[in-house]
Amino acid sequence: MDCSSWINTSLDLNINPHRVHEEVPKMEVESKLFSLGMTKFSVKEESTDELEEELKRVTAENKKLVEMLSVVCENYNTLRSHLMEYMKRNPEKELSPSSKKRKSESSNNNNSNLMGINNGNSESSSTDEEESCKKPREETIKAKISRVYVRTEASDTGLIVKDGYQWRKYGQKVTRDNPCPRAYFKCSFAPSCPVKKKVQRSVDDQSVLVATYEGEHNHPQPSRMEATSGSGRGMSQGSSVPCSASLISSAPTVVTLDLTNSKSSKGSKNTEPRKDSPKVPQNLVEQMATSLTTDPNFRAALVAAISGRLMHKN
DNA sequence: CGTTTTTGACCGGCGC
DNA sequence: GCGCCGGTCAAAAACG
Repeated sequence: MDCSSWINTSLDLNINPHRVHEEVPKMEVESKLFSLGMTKFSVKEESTDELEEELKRVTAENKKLVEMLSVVCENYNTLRSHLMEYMKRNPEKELSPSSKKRKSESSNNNNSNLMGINNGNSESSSTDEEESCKKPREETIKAKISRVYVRTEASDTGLIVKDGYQWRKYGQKVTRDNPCPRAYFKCSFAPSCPVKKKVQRSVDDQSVLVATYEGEHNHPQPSRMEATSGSGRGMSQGSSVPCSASLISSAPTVVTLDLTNSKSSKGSKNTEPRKDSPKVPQNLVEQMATSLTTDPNFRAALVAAISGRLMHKN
């Protein structure tokens, strides 16, 4: 109940390095605030000036962040309109005839598929813009299909994709077009949750796992901490305090298909997520930020994390 | 001992 | 109609 406890609502979001202005690294501010809070009773009035100063700086920073956010949103809208234009010009790509399931699937594999791209985010941002930007067609109606590429350690031979949910493996099969076995998972909340996923190593790059999701979860993520695609077998849901760190801990390894890259780089091979990207392209960063900030699930998780923090401290 | 994973069998859709 | 193929089932094995 002491006021030192509720100040720090940090989500460990690693808001980060070469960011806006180096004058006030966020963590520094936080730690200052925190320590000020801790030493509150001993420091007294002389600290209020400092506090006000910090407050001003934080406010200014906040303002700048808001501006950045709006810029990012604008960029996103621009990109989206470009994409819509592109999809209009190439309608047959995404409207693959529903009769040829197998053909279309195998071709999707080689060709960073538009549907997969679109739905790649659907796992996390399934709501608002989908209705507007994608017209529901026959094959997408029955179950949302999204594809996610995940880079793994070269030594890692398992078919485990960490995505925050618990999965139960119900089958494995070697398919014709890929010597690596394909694993079939059901959400561990089945049958109440109809989601399934298939995980298979990429033919081209065996260190890349291709996870194909079918359907949407009708429940929140049980626990991000131990969601290791079936290996985390605890009945841990409900007990966990939302773990904000995992929001980023899983992020770097999961690579959803990138709309802009696949579209804009015309001559180059844009079919696979590339492993070695020593520096992350700026637009990719912005895109990721945008998808996070516009993602209702992320917001919900954020709210839960914050309230979890507050509850925990109290 | 209960739960999860493994794996061969089975089923249904599709192409020929 | 037949064979191929992907997906699912379910008994057995493995695991904690």
